[in-house]
Amino acid sequence: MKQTKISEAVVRRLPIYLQVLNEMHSREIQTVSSQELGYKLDLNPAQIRKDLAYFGEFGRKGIGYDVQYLIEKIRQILKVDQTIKVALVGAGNLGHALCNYNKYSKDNMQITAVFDVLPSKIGSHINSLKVLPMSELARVVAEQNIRIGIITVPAFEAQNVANQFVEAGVEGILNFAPAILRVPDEVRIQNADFTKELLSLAYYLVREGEAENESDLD
Amino acid sequence: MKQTKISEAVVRRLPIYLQVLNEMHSREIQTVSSQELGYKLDLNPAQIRKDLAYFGEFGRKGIGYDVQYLIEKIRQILKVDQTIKVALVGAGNLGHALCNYNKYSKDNMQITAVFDVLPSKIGSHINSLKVLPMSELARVVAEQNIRIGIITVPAFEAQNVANQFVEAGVEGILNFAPAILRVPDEVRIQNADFTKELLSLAYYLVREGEAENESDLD
DNA sequence: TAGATTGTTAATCGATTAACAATC
DNA sequence: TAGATTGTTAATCGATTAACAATC
Repeated sequence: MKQTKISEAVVRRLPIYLQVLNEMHSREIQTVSSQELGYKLDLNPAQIRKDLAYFGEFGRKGIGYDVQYLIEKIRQILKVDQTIKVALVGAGNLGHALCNYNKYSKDNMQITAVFDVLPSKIGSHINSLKVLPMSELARVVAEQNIRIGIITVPAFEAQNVANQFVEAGVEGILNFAPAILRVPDEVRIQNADFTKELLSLAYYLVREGEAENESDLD
Repeated sequence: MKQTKISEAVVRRLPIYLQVLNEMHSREIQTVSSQELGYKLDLNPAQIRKDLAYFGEFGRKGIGYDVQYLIEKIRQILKVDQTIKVALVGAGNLGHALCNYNKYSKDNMQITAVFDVLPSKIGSHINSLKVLPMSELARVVAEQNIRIGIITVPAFEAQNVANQFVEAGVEGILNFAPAILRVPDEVRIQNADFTKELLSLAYYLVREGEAENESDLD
């Protein structure tokens, strides 16, 4: 039974909580308060408590949160308590990089199949995975129970690849191509296009020749 | 003279507008209404008009927006009407991938220097750029007027690299490492950690063995 | 018991959307 | 002129923060 709809903002904070908690766990810290977490993350402690409270009562009044227990709970909420299999299309540099980050394994996310549209790439290897042709996508996704697709092809191919992922039945797509993808509502799209990140970063630069001092007005 | 403080949400939408407008421009579309843009981007037309109105009056009543003119204006706002130089630390797979995307050049963002902490990497080449040791960072950033730093090193090195970027005087950092970086307020940090993207994507998966049908309640 | 800290309600703040006069 | 669409104000919606009773 789902509680009141959880907002995206909340969901996007959960992995950050997890990151800090993991780091604390590795330093053998047993217990943490929302205040300490808030300080580390630059977030309001009330927000952290509220976020967690959407999913249950994980803390103890007067004490705080048990680090290990909270990790476990957040992993359950994010569904990374089970292994989740991922397929990647686009065996270029970026695809390579992501495959090497199979340190996700710590988070139970595993890239277990790699595809490419280019004949020249097919049959080559990334780590121990053979690059397969797109014609194999549907079969492999079904057989391996792959639930998430990653797109690292050029923008003009991205929609086509997305269509094939949807057709194959993935539930979510992580898209690195600088393209706006159309998929059915039941498939979740997450965009991770760093060209846009760079552009929005540029906004905060100080225009050359402009006073850098913004504190001259109070 | 800055208008009322522009919210981050607005700034993050500007690159998306730019992307769609560029695509329209390449198809030789002259004019676009907020309604059409809204449809393409799945955004409320009023929001688009409001976003743009923060920066000036770019449209014409009864007509819409001139595509080319609006592109020009958004590029000015984002400050990519000038060339912005970028340095990258971490000549691994991901660093490689980003360098190859020097198709940013279209957006006037250029990676003009690459560094690494590992002696084994130093002296090798990425495209035409030689990988330099960190000891050169401050000098090169100053000499080339580099304003943005990209971090693609492992998490445990990231803070150290960030410190050196700050020291060298960059104004913004794009961080790909799964680490929370502390920098002075005047330096802008943008996180682009796809491990977190993947985790939040997992949240939207349907738990195995759970009914997928969410429409049984109205 | 006194001190700390949660979970939660109420207050505030900010962002999105609707509505419409202005005008091309 | 009639139709379209902006820029902007007002209304709504949602997210963040403050405050505090409950309780460890």
